[in-house]
Amino acid sequence: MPELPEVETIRRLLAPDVANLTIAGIRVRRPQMVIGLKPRLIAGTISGQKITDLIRRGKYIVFELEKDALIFHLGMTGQLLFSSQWQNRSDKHVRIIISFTGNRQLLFKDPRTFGKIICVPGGDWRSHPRIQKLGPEPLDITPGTFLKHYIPHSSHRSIKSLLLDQSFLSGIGNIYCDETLFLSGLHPARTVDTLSQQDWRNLIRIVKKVLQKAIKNLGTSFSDYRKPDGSLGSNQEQLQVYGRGGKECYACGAVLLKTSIAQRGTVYCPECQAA
DNA sequence: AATTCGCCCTGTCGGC
DNA sequence: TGCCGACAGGGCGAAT
Repeated sequence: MPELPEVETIRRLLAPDVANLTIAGIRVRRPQMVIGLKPRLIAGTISGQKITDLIRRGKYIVFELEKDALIFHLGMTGQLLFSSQWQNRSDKHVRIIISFTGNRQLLFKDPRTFGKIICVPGGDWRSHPRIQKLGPEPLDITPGTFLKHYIPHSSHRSIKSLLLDQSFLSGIGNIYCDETLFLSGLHPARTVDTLSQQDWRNLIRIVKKVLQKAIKNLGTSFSDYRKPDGSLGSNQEQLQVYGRGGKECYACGAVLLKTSIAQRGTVYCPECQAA
């Protein structure tokens, strides 16, 4: 599942390739992946415009055009593949194709079709409701202001649920949530109101560390995630708990437990993350 | 008001 | 071998 580090990696790798390219057309094979503007109207709207910038916000990647903007969300299994080759188009999982002048194209491949594309006429994508409701960028926050203004000290919800909430912090999904909680020594079901100031400071420090490391490793290719050239990231080799239920904890040797918390598969170490 | 639940969607996997 | 249910889960809208 493409989370913040995967989307950021895609943005960084894609930007040099698509910057200043002129859009020739768009083909939508799965209309339900388009939000807002009718699929058949998008082509006429964006054709002829150059891509001026690529920006990431949370798990969204935004293509700024000369007049408008395109917001992508990769859902669970979405990939953005940049290729000058014709053959990939025949892949049945390629849902949307954006072609550029010069015979190059961007493929939006997404087997499970949870991905979305939004065309924002006028280009003011920051005002789109989906973007508006996002919480701060985890890599931008500082413990001081965050502790003061953003943390719900009285909430009874689990810390796992809160970390997954995009209106609290944007960009964290199930993988980095479980990894962060493990390294923080926090049980995923701990309720938010039981965390001390020190717990929060530690948590904020660690979530940044986890995300930065994953970016450095070009993302976690646990299942579907690929870089724009189709190759794998390497952060899956560094995972401590995600996908390791039933195996031994690297830190203490205890058997990692897998349960369901906040309606998500959750792996944790009963020793390192004692309630 | 805060939180949880059901749904969308399809490939993969384990069990029989 | 093949069928079938369970599972994966981000985010929205409905329900509690």
